[in-house]
Amino acid sequence: MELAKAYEPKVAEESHYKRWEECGFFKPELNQDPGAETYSIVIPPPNVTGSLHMGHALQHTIMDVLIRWKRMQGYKTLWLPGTDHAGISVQRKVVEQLRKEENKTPLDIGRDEFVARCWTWKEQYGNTITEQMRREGASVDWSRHRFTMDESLSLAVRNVFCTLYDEGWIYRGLRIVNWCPKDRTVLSDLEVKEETRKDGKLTYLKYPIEGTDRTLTVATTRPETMLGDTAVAVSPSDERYKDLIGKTIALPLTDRKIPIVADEYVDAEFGTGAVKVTPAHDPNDYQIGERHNLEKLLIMNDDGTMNAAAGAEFEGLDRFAAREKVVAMFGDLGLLEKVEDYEISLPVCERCKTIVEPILSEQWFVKMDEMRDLALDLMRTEGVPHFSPQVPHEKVYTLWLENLKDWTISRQLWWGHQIPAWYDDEGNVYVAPTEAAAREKAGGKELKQDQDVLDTWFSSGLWAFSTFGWTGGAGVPADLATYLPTDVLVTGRDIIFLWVSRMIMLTGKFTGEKAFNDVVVTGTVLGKDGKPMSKSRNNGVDPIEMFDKFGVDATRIYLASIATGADIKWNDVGVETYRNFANKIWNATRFCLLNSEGASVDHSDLVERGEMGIADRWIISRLNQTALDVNKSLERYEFHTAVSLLYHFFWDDFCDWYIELKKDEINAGDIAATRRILTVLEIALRMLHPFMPYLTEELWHKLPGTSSAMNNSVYSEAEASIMLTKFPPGDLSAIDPQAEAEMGAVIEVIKRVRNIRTEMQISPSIKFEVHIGAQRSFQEVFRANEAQILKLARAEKIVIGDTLVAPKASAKAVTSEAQIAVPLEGLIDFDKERERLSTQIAKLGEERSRLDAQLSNANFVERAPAEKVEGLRDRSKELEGQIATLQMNLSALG
RNA sequence: GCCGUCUUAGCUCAGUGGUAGAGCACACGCUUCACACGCGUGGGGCCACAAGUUCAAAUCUUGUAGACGGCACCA
Repeated sequence: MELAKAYEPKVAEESHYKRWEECGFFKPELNQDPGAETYSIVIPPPNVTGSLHMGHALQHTIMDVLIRWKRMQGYKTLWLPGTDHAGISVQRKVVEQLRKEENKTPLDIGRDEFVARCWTWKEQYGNTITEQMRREGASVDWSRHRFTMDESLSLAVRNVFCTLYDEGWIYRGLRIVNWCPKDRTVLSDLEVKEETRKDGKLTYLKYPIEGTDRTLTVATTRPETMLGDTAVAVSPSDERYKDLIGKTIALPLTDRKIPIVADEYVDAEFGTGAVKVTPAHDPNDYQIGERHNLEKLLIMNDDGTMNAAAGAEFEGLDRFAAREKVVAMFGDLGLLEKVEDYEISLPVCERCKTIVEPILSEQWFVKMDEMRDLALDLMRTEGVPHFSPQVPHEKVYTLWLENLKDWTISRQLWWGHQIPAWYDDEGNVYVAPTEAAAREKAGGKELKQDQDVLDTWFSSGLWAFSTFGWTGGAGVPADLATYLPTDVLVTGRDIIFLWVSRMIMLTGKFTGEKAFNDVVVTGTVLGKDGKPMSKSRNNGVDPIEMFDKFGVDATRIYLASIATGADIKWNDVGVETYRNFANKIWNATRFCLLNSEGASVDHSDLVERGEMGIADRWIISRLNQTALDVNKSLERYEFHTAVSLLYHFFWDDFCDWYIELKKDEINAGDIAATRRILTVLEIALRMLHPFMPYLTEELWHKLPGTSSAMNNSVYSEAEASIMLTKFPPGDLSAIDPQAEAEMGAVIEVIKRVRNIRTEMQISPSIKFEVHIGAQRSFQEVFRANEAQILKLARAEKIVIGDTLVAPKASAKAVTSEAQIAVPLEGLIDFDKERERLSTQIAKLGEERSRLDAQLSNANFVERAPAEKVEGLRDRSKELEGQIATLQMNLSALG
């Protein structure tokens, strides 16, 4: 069989995924072994509005590597896919669509119609990312795909809500919350980000004190909120203001009289020492208001404009326009003391960057106490979840839990899980999973359901168990019993609090199980400018473009190669490296197949190693060592180490040496040699498969003898595929230190001779003799590999003996096991050779003096481990010998 | 403000208490019959800085500087 000259990724990518999926290879049920252990992962559900970005590509690659590796090891593996309903994002898209296409608002069409439009939108656009995941090669079980608003997941949400309410962990209350005036909904603390603004202003307002001609100056960054002031507070210990406590302010621009109160919260040292108090628009002011029984005057509408309570002159004005107007009017009244530039950090909506308004509002909250303790106990007693990398995530996670505040879970949206709470005319609340149940509780009264929906993260928090069929009813669903706890969660840093922690808590609370044992936290893939990829920076790299340019496999293995847990800058050249690697594998296979007639893969061929040549024993040793190390790396989630091992085994050991050493035999049609190289290649492809699924599947089917024998009893009934072969576990008994040492000696000789050729500027077309002096045991090794040395060193004759016998006009070199001479009568440049030897001597001498300095240190010899000292002594002695030889060679040149 | 991470070859990054690594880039040479997405050879680093622990520190400790991230924020 002949392969194309270069690997063309598209061909392989288009043909295999469909078959894998259709044959049910991704389903755990494929594994018929009743004793098989399970291995499960739930995907962090991407947003239905989303499309694949580099973070997904990285995380999906890691999950797929793990799943494919475990599947090949014979585990019953499940990788469960799904998407979340992304409340605000979808709502915003549909609102926008409605406005553009019909010039209507959600209110125009009503809630039911609006929700129906959302579903339509989801059906139409919501599978972008699932299609992209197929391109990635993600081996997820599509038959178990879940959406957070599926019937059964929604039921789970309602039941969880009701249980938490009944147990007192959910409550409804009037609090200062984060309000996004653009989305017109409340946000949780985690959805608010701080943004530093250098152009902030601190405005000093003079408030007239009743019954005097004095004023009291307060400073504020939000002057418009003065319209909602209901007090001014000063520190009780502040001598300056002691006499003012209890007096009254005539609040400008309003007709209100507000008291001056004393409160410990106020820092006399800061600002003017007097604080305007707006209890309905600031969390700290709210606390002061509570302590002093102040009125909580709400002066804004939910869209950030001022309401009637702000006064007729301000009603309807946007908060920022109102701000300017307040400042101007204070100026006109002569009550504006000054305006200072002030660097300020502002809370902004994570999604739309609108400045968040703290506002008094009645919302639903989850008290986290019980669940927080549950999560902390799990970490303290079992160390679960085990974060990888452990530092710093474990600490940050624990610290966050310890300071956890109540979670605002209601959202003023229509798209999502409507809160299962109903109200009667008197405003009594009835919480139940269904309206019928609520009505029963209410004694049959007419009820109206709460208009808000739940935070999307509330339903994602149930993901680890709601996806396995848990709804809150009696009994344990089979999937839940089988796959929970999941083995590992792979995710980014940004949602450890938002999602990971909540899933741990809710899973523990409702199932009594761990959600997962391990958490692999990936680093952030940064743009080429070293900053996080973002639309506004326009530094994003589209994974799909990379797939098109370099192939899916190259992109995947590159991503795996940078999966250290640290942030990393995206680098096209890195992907190119693995594109080249894919081509290298393709061509190595191509070579093996060129002469494969009559030979086929045969694993029994590697068992009896007694009669094999050094090169064979060496590559089998290297192969098994690599397998052992790759398995170990993957167990530790050290994906980059696994990639590096595979890369160097394949390119250096297999291609550069093994193929070259065996080339003549194979080209000569030696069936045994071909069978052996095919078998080694097949095993190497298996190890690569989790990283490069398409390429390896494509090539594996081209190897003779693979399709009929998958060599994995667990999947023996299934159609042939490399993804169902057995992942090489690595065989300790095949590790052959002697073969590695002997092969190493041969390789060293070849390298030294090649070095001589290059440095002496001898054309590759000129063949020369190579003389080798060595100990008896190594003489045999060199004789056994004479043909290989002849070929790879481009020599015409090899002379091997106890000592080196060579004419004066020779270039010389030494290795640990051999002395080498290359007679170059008429070709040698004596000056160059002297320089070459001198350089070599100096180099070795430097190392030796370093060693000797260490060895002459009595402290070192006494305290360092004996084998360390012995090792250095041996090396020093060896260097001494090599230097002496080179020195001799140098003086022989005259 | 508090907590944390990072600083290694021109670039992007591994690494680790005991002789500094990779890929790319660079230099020189190759129509060597799998591969120029290639082959061969080579040059290149006081491992941010300072002090300490140690027989031994790029690796551990502390501090300094720079980059970044998280958390909390006083009007």
